[in-house]
Amino acid sequence: MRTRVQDSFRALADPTRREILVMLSKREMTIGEIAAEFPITRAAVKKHLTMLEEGQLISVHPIGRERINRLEPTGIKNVHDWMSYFDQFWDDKLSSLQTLLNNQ
Amino acid sequence: MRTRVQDSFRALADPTRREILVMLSKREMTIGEIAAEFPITRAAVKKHLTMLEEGQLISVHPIGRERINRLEPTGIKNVHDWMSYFDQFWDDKLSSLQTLLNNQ
DNA sequence: ATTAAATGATACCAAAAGGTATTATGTCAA
DNA sequence: TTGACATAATACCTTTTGGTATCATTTAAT
Repeated sequence: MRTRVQDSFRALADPTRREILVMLSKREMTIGEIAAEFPITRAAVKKHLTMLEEGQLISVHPIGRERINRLEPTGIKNVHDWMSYFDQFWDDKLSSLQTLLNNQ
Repeated sequence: MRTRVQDSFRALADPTRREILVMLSKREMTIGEIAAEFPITRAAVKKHLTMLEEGQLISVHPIGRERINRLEPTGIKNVHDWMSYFDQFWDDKLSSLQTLLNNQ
């Protein structure tokens, strides 16, 4: 099954891709600029960017011969929404753990 | 690199595992009970549960010959914390999109 | 004490992921 | 127009992942 949520979760499951997202949160970058920051080839970075785009975590904007990669909030919201269901659990559980620790 | 955050993200990247988490949010279950809900073998489910445990998304509690699988908030919090950095972006961006739509 | 039940462990397989190298394509600049 | 530059596309390789089948181990029940 390949839903939008699935593509977003899959894209976030790789540390290099998460690092790229942090970089793009500071400024828009081309593939070449991103690749310069990693010890892997441009081709490998391109694959990561494709997955990030499929997960709606970035959008890509061709300008001339360059392609500007931009952070896109949709994918993060996908994941955020799915996870929000569990907020009640870790909220309750961790706060009661906190209470437990405070009382010792 | 295999950090705790990485293990949590990796565990969430599979749809079967996410479904298991939803099931465990309703009640604690043994491996056998979980496996009965999926068209895959117990061995496959066991592997999923191992990854969920590594990602700190569940905890496992042996009782007699059974193993009770319980939802564990730590892993979800790991992911939540990592993602909270991006809240500013999708918060701003989506709210300005909302504003844009409202003004049309 | 035996047997059945619940799980663990291992070896194996196909497909997906993450990577490389190489070749092709489009675009800017002299 | 002819290079040089930025990216695309393809073929290929290795490791991880998701799955199976099989056998071993522990525990409950008769």
